[in-house]
Amino acid sequence: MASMTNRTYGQYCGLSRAVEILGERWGLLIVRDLLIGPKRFTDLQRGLPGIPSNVLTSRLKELEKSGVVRRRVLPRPAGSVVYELTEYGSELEEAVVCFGRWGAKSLGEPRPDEIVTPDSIAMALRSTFRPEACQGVRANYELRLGDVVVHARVHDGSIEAATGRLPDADLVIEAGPGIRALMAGEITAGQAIEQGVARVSGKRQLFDQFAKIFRI
Amino acid sequence: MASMTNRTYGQYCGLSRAVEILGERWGLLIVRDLLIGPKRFTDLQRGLPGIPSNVLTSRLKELEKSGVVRRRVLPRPAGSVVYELTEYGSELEEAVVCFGRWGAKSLGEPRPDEIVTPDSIAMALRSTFRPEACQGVRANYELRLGDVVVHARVHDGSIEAATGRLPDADLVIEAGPGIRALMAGEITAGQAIEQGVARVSGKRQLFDQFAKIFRI
DNA sequence: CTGGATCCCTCACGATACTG
DNA sequence: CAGTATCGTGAGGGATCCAG
Repeated sequence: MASMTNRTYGQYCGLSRAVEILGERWGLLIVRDLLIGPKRFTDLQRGLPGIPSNVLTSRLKELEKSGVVRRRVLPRPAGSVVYELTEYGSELEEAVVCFGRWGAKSLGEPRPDEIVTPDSIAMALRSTFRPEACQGVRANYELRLGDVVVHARVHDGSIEAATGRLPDADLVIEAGPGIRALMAGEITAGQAIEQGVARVSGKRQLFDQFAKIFRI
Repeated sequence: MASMTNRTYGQYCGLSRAVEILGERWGLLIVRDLLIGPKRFTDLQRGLPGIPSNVLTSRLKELEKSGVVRRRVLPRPAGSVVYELTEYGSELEEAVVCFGRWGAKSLGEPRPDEIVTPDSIAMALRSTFRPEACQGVRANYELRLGDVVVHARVHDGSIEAATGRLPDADLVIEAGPGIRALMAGEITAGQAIEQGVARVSGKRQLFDQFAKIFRI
């Protein structure tokens, strides 16, 4: 193994290549946040609690060199710098969703110092989405967890999930981390409301739908 | 961020959990090899060129503690130790396949010191398999690349791919790394044979099928 | 304020040798 | 065969500083 210098695996294999590109620490989480939309350096930092700025800089440069991320200066008058996924980078969505779905199975309760970010929740909605559970369904949800607000537009087997409010939502759900128990099927929609895990406003029966559509 | 000691990400998020468990160096490649089947310590070493034995030991212990891998002593007279995936670990197949498929897109030509392992090729067949391209098809392939021999049983939209020979194969393909060009659609099945990229024996028209079924 | 650059320190990884 | 022991290096963590 002459030169294992640049962190390769010495194998002619697709998975090895993927891990060489995205296996460094924080790499996949950066991609997760960019899958939600383009972001500025500082916004990425906010979504990745504790990442050292030099590490974020390195990752972005590496991902740019690998063709996953593109650095772009917005036209005047904005003039600011944003990072966004290339076409190639966007093709990671399926893998990130798969991987996140697997990890969600053993999520359990939040650990003491753990935080919740808007992007991770939006991606969680994409991960847990079950197209087969909403054929012919059309529903717009706004989901609030603490001060994190995300939304999902469900439309006949497809979904768009993103951060922020949704003024024309059919149902607004206010909940805490306990919402996981609902999505894991450990409690029913009715119990979630009775136990104070969630409060809803809007078309109530869409909450039962929600529990069917988003499923760990 | 009080204690980021044990390599966590401080986020209540499925993807973060997955990366905490599998994001360490060599982790996913170990899982890839175990997805093909249970393996002994030394066999894992052989499939992971250059992995230090102490690192392999650490990974296996961590993965065992995470519930992904199980260490098992075979009953007498064998008495040897094997590592295998738990049910939970086996559920990683979809994610590994997705991830490997993404990485295969930018595989290019093999780098100088890169090797090919049986397990990685078997997993590559699972990654590139397109169920929609073989409805009603039944075919058994044996694929040889150098001294690496794997096989695939394709049966009406499903596949079993593993290492080793397949005595009742309908078609035996002998090829080099150039086979990637065929699977990437850069050349046709006919050209692959003309250019000496591949030699086949058996039912020739199944080779055209092969190029349709396994696709990067 | 944004978008980093620089420093120091620690620990995970890589290489090698050795053992029951 | 299936690991342990030891040691050197470099990537990552964390704080601070700086230009536009």
